[in-house]
Amino acid sequence: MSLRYGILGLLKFGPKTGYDVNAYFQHSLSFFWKAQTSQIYRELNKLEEAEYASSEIVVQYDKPNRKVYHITDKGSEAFMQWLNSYEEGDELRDSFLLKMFFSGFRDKKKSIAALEHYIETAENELALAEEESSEIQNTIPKNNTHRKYWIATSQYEIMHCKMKIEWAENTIKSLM
Amino acid sequence: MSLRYGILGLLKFGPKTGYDVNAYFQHSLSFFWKAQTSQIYRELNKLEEAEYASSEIVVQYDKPNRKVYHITDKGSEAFMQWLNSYEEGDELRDSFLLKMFFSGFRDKKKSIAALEHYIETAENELALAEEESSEIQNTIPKNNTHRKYWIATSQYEIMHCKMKIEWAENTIKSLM
DNA sequence: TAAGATTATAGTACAAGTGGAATATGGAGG
DNA sequence: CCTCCATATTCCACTTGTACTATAATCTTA
Repeated sequence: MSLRYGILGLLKFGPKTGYDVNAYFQHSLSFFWKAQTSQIYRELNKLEEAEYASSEIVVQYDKPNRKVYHITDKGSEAFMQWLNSYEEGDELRDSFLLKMFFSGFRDKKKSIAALEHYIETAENELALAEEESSEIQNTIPKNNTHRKYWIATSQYEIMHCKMKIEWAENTIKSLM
Repeated sequence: MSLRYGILGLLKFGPKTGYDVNAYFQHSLSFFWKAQTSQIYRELNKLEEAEYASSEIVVQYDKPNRKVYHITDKGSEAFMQWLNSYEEGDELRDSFLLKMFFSGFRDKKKSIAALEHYIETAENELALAEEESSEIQNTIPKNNTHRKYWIATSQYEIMHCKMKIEWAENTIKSLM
């Protein structure tokens, strides 16, 4: 259910097309929220129906027309309410850990190989997260209200990746 | 999509009713995979249709009859295939981080309060995870094939909780 | 230089997965 | 007497995933 609020939040930064919103979900938000393109366009329609957003068509001649969405007051209010709400940590799905839980059913070698692959993936993710973090630090001015929070979320990614790597290394050791 | 394999994995430990499977999802698996009761019964039906599991009714007089599911060879094969597959980390949804990302839109005090609440939740989770971990270590015999993996998954929980707490504390500091 | 990839833009259709809540029942426990 | 436990299931609405469709311009590569 947070997808709708994720979109509203992006619209609070300024008007955007579905294409733009999608790009954010593929990049900045992808670490903690994944969404399909189709889902975004659908959700935008719903937001408009619910009067949480309004849209206007901007005609372009060299490219397809843009349908630009703006957040409404009603949408803004709903967003702020969500932002200040406390949800209990649902949305917990980690198929890798599920596999670990069941790994007693397979060969130890395969489990180790899986952990090694996991480490590799986490290292790549870590590199990305570090890049992102320094990009934020270098490009967002210090007086930007959002800066600290963006640094914090990317810091989370970094710490999480490191923790995963450390955990997987320990786990491999424990298996040998 | 892993729900089906989570259930199959549980059935590999031995025949179970929907009630039993549900209990596992509420307890042992809840940290990395949440599922509703309704979903589990539905999925069991599908597993039976797909011939990944078979069921028999065990009549009871004092309690409702039990519908006991067994994994079939076909199911076992499908499970092993899943277990040895590499999926890229989908299933990523963390509404708390989403809120952090947008917290520049709210009062700093509220963000800090949210972080403090997050720490509390993580501390409770941590206590549970530690309890679970020592329970595994104390009750599962050393020669049990699954032991190491169960310790590893609960270790993950512990590390993750600690990391979250550390992160949230740092973040609070960075906001002050 | 022609064919192919990518970008910017907006969807649609259908299948599958999920969440939340309700229903039914009889025994045991407080 | 009321609630909890064990047990199974159903309904409905909502969310998500997968894949496909369109178009015109520009960039890439053989």
